[in-house]
Amino acid sequence: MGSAERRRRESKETRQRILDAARDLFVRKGYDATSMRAIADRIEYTPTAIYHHFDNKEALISELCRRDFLALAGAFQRLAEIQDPVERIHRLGEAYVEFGLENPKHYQLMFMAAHRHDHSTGPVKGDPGEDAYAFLRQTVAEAIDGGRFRPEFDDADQVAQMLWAALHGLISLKIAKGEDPWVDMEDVRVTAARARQVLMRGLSR
Amino acid sequence: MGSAERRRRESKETRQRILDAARDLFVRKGYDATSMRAIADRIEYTPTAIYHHFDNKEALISELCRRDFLALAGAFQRLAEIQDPVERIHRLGEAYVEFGLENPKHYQLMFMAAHRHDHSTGPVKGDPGEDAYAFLRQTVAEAIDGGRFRPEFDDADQVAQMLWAALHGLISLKIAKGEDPWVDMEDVRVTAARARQVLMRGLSR
DNA sequence: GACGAAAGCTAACGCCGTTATATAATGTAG
DNA sequence: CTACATTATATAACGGCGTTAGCTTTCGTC
Repeated sequence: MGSAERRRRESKETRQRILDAARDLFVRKGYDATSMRAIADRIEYTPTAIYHHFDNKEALISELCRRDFLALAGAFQRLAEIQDPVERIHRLGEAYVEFGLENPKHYQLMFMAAHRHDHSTGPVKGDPGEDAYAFLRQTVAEAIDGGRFRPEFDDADQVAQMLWAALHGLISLKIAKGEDPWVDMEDVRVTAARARQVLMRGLSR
Repeated sequence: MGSAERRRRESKETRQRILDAARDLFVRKGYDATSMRAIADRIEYTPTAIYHHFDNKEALISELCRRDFLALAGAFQRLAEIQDPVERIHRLGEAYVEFGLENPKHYQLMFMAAHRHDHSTGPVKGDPGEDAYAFLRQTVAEAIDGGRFRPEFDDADQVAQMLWAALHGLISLKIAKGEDPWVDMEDVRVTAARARQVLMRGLSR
């Protein structure tokens, strides 16, 4: 009978409800400000119940990040059809900045915190379909192979990290310091577009 | 008699000892992993004593950051003698990367966390001698005024943030993801030097 | 019908930041 | 010289945290 399967399904649903509640609270209040008790309350369980589905609080954020990394890689994959690698780099950057500014809390958890994500079950490292960085690096490699950059820029990892960091820097400064009157960070989208333009010009033959 | 002054001096010394202990623990274990009790233990006080010198834990990090921002501005100021603004931008970048990689925990607290620092008592915002960002922006403005950049790059804030973000991105990715096998971030100094070169080439006439 | 696994519960442990309150030291005003 | 005010410390506690030990309930399986 399918009742065993029903239980497995129910367990999976509970697991999902925990993740949904955690995601919502993490995104709205931040990781530290969200307690296991609050997550449990949200779905009308006791905190201990969560521990039947996840090892600990860290495992919650880890699973959420795993899925977000996959989603980002998926968004990138949709740009795979763009033939020209230089154009593709531009569009990747645009998509990345958009993702970061639209989902600042997700972004913070994914790129500004220092929890290693687990590669044993996660997206396949190095597979451009599941690993956004691998996709960027591959696109950069295509541009290099196509002779689009000056010959001294022949290291795909180095160039990919340069491009990534330039945009990550803008996004993360906006998130961390955007409300601080110290620095006026308006128009990050515009600055990012300019930065892409400057970088590509600097790299090009 | 000078006894009142003696007490004021002793209080200041206690305050300083609290800050020293807090800095050491924050840098070694991180902000969240450092408890007020641990700071108090270190200097053989009870936790409550700290609250006579600082409002709360946040005030400790805030004061430490204030001083670090001033120190960074001071380090920048030492490059003020460089006449050529483009050369000065390069050296500022080099100094900034060096600071970030040498003091990753300080860097994390200063640039990767989202606590607004207090400008009422802190470094004077906009004064290049006390505000590292203002110094960078001013140098960029000099380069613009000297006609060193293409005419479309005429916004000093935009260009300054572009340059800053490119290096901040590399440093902060190294700090957050440097131990993650996902991305191989070796040679950040080299990549940063390359990035400066690419950016300046892209900006230049 | 007994058994065992799964999934929930209550209660508690040892932390945390912070505060109410007490106390001792010491400078100051009458 | 004494009374008071201020300062700097201490003790004890509050409410909250992540987590765990141990119990109960549910429910499929032998």
